[in-house]
Amino acid sequence: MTPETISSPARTGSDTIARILAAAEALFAEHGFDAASMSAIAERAGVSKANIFHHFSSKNALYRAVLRHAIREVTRQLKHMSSHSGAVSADLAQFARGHLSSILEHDQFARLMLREILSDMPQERLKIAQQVFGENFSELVTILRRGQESGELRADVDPAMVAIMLVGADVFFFQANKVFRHFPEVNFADDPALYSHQAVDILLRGILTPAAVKTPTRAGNSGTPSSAQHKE
Amino acid sequence: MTPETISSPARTGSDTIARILAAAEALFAEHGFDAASMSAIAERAGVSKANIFHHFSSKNALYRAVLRHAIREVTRQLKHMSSHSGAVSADLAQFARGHLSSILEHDQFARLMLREILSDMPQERLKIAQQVFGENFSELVTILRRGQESGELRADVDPAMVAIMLVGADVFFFQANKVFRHFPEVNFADDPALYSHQAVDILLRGILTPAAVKTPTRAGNSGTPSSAQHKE
DNA sequence: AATCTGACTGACCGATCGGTCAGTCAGGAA
DNA sequence: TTCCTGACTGACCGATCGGTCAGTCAGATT
Repeated sequence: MTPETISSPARTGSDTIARILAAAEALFAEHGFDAASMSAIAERAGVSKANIFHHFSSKNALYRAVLRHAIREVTRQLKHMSSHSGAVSADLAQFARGHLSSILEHDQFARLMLREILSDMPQERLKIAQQVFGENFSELVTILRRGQESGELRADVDPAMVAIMLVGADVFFFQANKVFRHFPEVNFADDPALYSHQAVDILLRGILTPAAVKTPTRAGNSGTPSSAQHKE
Repeated sequence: MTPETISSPARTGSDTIARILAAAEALFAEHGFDAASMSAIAERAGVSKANIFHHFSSKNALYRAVLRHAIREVTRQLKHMSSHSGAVSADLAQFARGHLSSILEHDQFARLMLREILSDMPQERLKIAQQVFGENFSELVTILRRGQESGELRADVDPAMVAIMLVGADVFFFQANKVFRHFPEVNFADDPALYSHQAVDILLRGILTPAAVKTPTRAGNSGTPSSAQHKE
């Protein structure tokens, strides 16, 4: 019994490992790594706690396996929905819709990743987060760069900045929904399609009235001369 | 002058509570509620574990006290920086800058709130989150509504939607910074002032080239089959 | 002086934590 | 049949968890 990297392919008809992974993903996402106990995972998976340690060498190994498994599922689906038509505005809208619905569909995985980010990741997991996040990000930046080259988009905006704002809007919708959904001003809490449509519309056209749009004020702070430097 | 002045000032026990709260806030923010042990908090605060239970009836009570204390500090500072000048675009820029630097300054509290949101809050804490978040949100919506009434802003955009995007951009900058800071496309990771300035600029003017901006197509599909031609 | 009060502590509690171990059991190979 | 392998389990381990308790001590009150 060598307790070292026991992860054999599920040759037998037993779906034990899959059930363990599913239970662990759910509990890790719901309560976090520390608060999710191996006993609770075992009970939810319908196996004994010792059985989990038979398939996974430690709680950390189980957690890593959960991350790996979830990432494989997400990236597999991600390949499906990347098809750039031609008009950048259309691609952008399609990306926003797909990205947000992908987050909402894999809400357990999304919560897992957000919990990761809030903790001090041991660099090994930081790479995982950067990989998952970076795939969406690079694709989005590519779309935006293409729009700039074709002249459809302003050349004086940072594509990375726009990408962050769009991805951030989706992530924020997901994680803060239950906070702002009861605000009287909010009417899009139950309509992610409406949300992403409005987000793209604002990003594309801005919120100023067309007549009031001026030429770019380059890198100048309009008004307040206070430096507003923040320490550390 | 005399070295005993350091250890002696514990006359009134009130200093102890402050040290406990500070240690608890730091550890709760860093590791989460469950992973932060009372022993660790006691050690960091320089008191015995039993002493914490003398001042706080339970771990949950301590956590609630930490939230209450942090909220009081944040809201106290929030009152300082609300001064609407006149131009909506200037107010928006000022708000974005102040909001982001406020998050970065109280990063422990921000992490605490984000952890809260990711868990199933017991409604009592949900109200706290809604209160803290709602104060910024309402102020921002007010600014935007005023801009619409004055005609400076488009009337066909949802002020709540814009507010969510701006707040979400700030929150996302805070929480995802260490993930996207190593992306080659990103150059604003260390410059929150640049970030908020660019965010407001994009929200105000959009990313389309001014020539390509059309009149608002109400509720219609934005999939422009035309354009994409090289113009300038 | 005697008394009281409250901040404070070391030792301790039962429960639960992650993890181990000896062993049971089914099925494939010999 | 016998043997072996690997999935699987109940019982158990030391460590740590949140929380308790008897008691010490300083300072204010009487």
